[in-house]
Amino acid sequence: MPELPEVEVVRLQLEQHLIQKPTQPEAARLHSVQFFRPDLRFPIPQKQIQNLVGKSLAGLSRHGKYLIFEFEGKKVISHLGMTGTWRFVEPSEPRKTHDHVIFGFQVRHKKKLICYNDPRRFGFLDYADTQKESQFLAKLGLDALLSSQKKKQLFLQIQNKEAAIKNLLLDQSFLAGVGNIYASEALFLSRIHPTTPANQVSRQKWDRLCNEIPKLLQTSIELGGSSIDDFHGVDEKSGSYQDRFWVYDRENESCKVCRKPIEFLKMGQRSTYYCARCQK
DNA sequence: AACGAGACCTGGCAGC
DNA sequence: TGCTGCCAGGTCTCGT
Repeated sequence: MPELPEVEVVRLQLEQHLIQKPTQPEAARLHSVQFFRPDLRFPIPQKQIQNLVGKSLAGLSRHGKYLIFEFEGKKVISHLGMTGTWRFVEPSEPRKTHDHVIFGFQVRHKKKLICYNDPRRFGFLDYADTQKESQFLAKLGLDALLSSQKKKQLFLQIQNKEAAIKNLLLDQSFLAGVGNIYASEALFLSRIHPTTPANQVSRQKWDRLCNEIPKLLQTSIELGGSSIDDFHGVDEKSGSYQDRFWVYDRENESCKVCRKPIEFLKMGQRSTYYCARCQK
């Protein structure tokens, strides 16, 4: 579910409520943590996270699809997997199925609780400090939302890659943040056929792709992300980018540019959608 | 080294 | 109604 735009929407919403700014002169402090199971996809580093109680939340950042809570030099890293969500909850509120973790923050005199829910438990939490960087963050490539200039320099690297361009876009160690939906969408907008070997993408098309990716992601962020089935922001509102999909999940519907039916293909066991006339 | 397949989970839906 | 099988936004691990 959550690709870069969905994670960024969550980050912006949490930031609005929890991070110090002129209208909120005091930083939120971690007040309590509750774990309802010892593991998600991986064991939760419960002890290290528990030790952060009392520390102030200095910032919330994001790299690719990873959300990073920054506590005085220490970090809690959250990945939402396919079905993970963070939402604000009330202390009295009954727990829902698959609520796994609750962080309580003290923001001036108020308490704010955020709850991590994840039916499939493909998501996970990690901990990092100055002694030990997160193994997950260490592997990531450039953030896909960054200026296109830096990404254009990756053109040299793709000269060695025979993998299909769509599979390369999904490789988080190459470019961090693009997932299965936005890979199909970005290739459509750049007129590149998804099976094209990366080293056969022209300089011109590559530059175009580098320009389209951040534009596409930014547009989606502004619309609150894409909500399929269960994604929602921390306020439980759904995003609406799914209403604008050019090709994703539109097999046999007509291309919005040339009217030819959108085609479907499995690539690396992932659904892939494209227009055979527009994408060469 | 690079790539692909399988694994990890649950829930929703189509088809019978 | 209820069972079965298939599908899903991700990514780690293992085999070739």
